[in-house]
Amino acid sequence: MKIASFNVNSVRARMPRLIEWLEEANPDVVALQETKVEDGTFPFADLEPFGYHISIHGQKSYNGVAILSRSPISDVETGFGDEAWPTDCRIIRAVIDGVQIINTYVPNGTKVGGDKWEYKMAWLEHFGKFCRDLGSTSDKIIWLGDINIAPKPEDVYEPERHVGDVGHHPDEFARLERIVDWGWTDVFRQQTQGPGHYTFWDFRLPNSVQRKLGWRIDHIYASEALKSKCERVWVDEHVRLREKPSDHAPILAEFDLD
DNA sequence: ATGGTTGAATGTCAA
Repeated sequence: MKIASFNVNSVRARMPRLIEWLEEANPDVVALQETKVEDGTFPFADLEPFGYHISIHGQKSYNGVAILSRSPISDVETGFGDEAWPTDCRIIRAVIDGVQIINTYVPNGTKVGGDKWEYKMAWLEHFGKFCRDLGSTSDKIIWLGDINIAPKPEDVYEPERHVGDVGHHPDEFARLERIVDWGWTDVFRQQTQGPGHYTFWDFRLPNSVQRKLGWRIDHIYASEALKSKCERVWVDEHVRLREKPSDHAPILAEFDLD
């Protein structure tokens, strides 16, 4: 299974980039974030020629997640499955080829200490509980998406300047660690060490990709059952260099499911 | 410390 995560920053605005990348990468499963479109106006017709099954959980203007899959999708669930978290569209999960896929768009946080920051902290705590309720890490489960946290100094440019900022804050590190403790393995870091491997580059910094001014905030995690089945993980960085790109590039992993 | 850009909207917020 070739599986990818791509924050498209509007699926409608990004459709030319998404289509050309689907054609060249030919992934079996794609987790999209920031689709920014309500379910009734999702551009199914543009993707129809590529033969993907599609499950969506979207809203107007902000957020929105989707799963594209070559194989049939079953057991789709959206949100936390909790009445206390009814509004924003940040989680969709489904079963594909016997693997549970959890696609998340973690809140950005905006500004340390503000309301949206507190929401991010609460969301991460709630997602930790969500993971602990999943069942056994010996089940085949993949969690992927825009995590909005660069967890280690090597995951962000000039880390000494960014420590304590949104995306690289100790309160985020602690909450992500509590999530990962369930039994997740960051499959990119299982294979590749060192700085300079990013998935996001801010639009406001000119030539940020060439200058390596990025953040590794899009992650793919595997349960114990799948961590040894991951053969390769990489970032399609060139997608961020194209015309009218998203500010994120796709991250991909290849799993041998036998 | 601040601003820089993009996408949704067509004000201005979110990122």
